[in-house]
Amino acid sequence: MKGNHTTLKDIAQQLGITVATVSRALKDYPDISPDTKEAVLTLAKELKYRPNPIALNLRSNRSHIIGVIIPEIVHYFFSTVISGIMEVADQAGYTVMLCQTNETYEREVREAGVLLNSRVDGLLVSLSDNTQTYAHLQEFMDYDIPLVLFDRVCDQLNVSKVIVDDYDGAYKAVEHIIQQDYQRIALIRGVNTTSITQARLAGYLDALRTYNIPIQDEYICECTHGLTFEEGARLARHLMQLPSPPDAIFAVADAIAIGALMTVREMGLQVPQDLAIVGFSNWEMSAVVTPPLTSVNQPGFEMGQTATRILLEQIELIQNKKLIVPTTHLLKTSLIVRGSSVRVPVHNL
Amino acid sequence: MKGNHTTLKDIAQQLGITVATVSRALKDYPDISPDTKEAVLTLAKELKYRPNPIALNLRSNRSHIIGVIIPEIVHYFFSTVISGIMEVADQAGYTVMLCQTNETYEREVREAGVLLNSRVDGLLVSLSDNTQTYAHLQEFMDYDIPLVLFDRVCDQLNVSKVIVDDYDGAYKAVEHIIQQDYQRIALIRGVNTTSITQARLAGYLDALRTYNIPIQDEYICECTHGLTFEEGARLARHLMQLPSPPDAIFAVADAIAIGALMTVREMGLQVPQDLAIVGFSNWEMSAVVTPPLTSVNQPGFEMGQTATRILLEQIELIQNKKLIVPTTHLLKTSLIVRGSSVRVPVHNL
DNA sequence: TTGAAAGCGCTAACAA
DNA sequence: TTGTTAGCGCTTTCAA
Repeated sequence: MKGNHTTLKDIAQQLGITVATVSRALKDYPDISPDTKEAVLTLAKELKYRPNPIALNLRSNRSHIIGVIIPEIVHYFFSTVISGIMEVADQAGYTVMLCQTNETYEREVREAGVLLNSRVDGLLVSLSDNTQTYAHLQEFMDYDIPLVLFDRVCDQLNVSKVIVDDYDGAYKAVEHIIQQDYQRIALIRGVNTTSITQARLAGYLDALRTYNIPIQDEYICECTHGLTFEEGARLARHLMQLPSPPDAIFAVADAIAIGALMTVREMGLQVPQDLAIVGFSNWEMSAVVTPPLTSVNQPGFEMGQTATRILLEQIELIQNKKLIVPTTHLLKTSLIVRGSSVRVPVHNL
Repeated sequence: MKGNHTTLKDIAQQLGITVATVSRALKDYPDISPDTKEAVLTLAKELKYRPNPIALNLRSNRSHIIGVIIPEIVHYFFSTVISGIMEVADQAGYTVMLCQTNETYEREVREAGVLLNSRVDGLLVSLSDNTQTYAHLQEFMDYDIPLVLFDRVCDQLNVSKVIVDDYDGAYKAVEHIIQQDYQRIALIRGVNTTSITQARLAGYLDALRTYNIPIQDEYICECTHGLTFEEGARLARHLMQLPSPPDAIFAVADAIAIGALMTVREMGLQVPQDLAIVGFSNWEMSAVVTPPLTSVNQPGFEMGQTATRILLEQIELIQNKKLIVPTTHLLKTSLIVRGSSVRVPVHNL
């Protein structure tokens, strides 16, 4: 039961010197006598002195906390991101304060308030699905608190963003399908308006062009009712009933791919043999997998690391009264071939 | 670009009074004139005053941070636990500082050091697999920092613990199998020495006794080489080759159940029909599932909540110089019937 | 080479 | 009813 931590004062008193001297000795100041320095150092070690971060923070007017707002922790993708964030933050001596919104705007606003009260030095946010207005985040910018968006970003905020390179991922996925000797590759895409869909469509088209595969309009279908399981099923059925059905389906979302997979199986088709199905997903690797044993890997860990690095840089810039220039970082996806079975995440079944 | 937060001083200066008065007005002190109080309150609102938690913490010599050490974040069970921890911590005005050990003792020691330096007010720990010595945790107790172990606990530390009720879970699982009309229920268990295995064995035996089902020694096998996939496969094969093979297998770990599942399938048996297989797991629901559509649910979320509540209580006790009496909390498992397919977590295949 | 003093933002005992 | 003062642990000028 000793309870309390050693302070500079404790050391100073025992040595009959002032705290200022102790502080300097501990920090290797130039003009400090070797004797006192050594005395301080040894006593500090003996008493297990640890500088009190709270006092440091009070002086520097920093918290050394970075806030993180995500839709959900219990999610493979996000927990990967958290790992990445923590690794970088830890190394830089920062604490991570985690909040989850459960995918609601209200919680997002509330958690942002909590984080602002807690004086976070910076903020990492992946927006909730139904967030349409951004005053709660704008507020951080008003206080000169750096903000970086990742994965679920928006155009309305002029801040740095980290997202996966959708074009690149789609291109690689389709290229891989082609290299597995599938020729008639269909696309199930989202509605035109979203930039994600646009990029993935472009990747699909360019891959076909590169390999001189004719683009067939009837092979490109659009999900009119969201990127859902049901839409995947409906469009896969449609595709397979064409006079000349495709031998591969590339879906811009994992749910679609799973829906398509179920459907074609019901139709009595063997998936790696008769038909390839690849889904593109931000979320879990295992969700995207499908056809001839491949997956498009979205590196959540890397995303967390990158976003945090950018944020920490910006925190430094702000400290030095320098200007932040927002940028958008596109993370490349990597294609990983693995396993021998068709993998579908159990929670989606 | 205003940058700085409003302080009591700002308000005091603008109103021509002292910070002390402002502080009191804000805290609804008894003797404070209605006029000044209102003036302070309105100005505070106008300037968006938020008390600086760091200053508060410095005074109170508390950090309002609780440390959490877990083997892995990217894990369904632990991310659930984290959710539970954060919910309770948030509500109580605490920040959670998360560390992962990646299942190594060295990391665990290191992270404990980081947390001690950060002056956490309390610590929640789920031990890494190969942690055998506990000096790094004992140190917290020396500083009177409350410590609560959860899920992966040890006997050597005299602190509060939160674990699932293994006896109860095993009993319920076996009872469920019986209620599905399986009669010859085998057990694949761990070695005698671990308390977990003992409890699960007891649950199995008691369930059989309750329902007057004879206990047959040849139906009880022991994993001699760890609770692994391979052992599950080996023992399942052994069981099914008995003169009178079982019609159900209860395994004390998920990996065992999965190994058994694979094996009996290879042997041409249909799993829900010919044979039931249930695995007991601390980890993910989906891993335990198996036979006639059931799962033993281990409430990670609840475990996180419970552990945090206990910790916060102990932090209060310590503040008031009261004694902490360590207790062990057994969480009941609940049996959840759901879905219609055999579910196995994809990462384990 | 060291000490004294101020200050980071806030609270609380003591005075007035 | 309000002001003054001291102090939480630490750093950093300014003096000595």
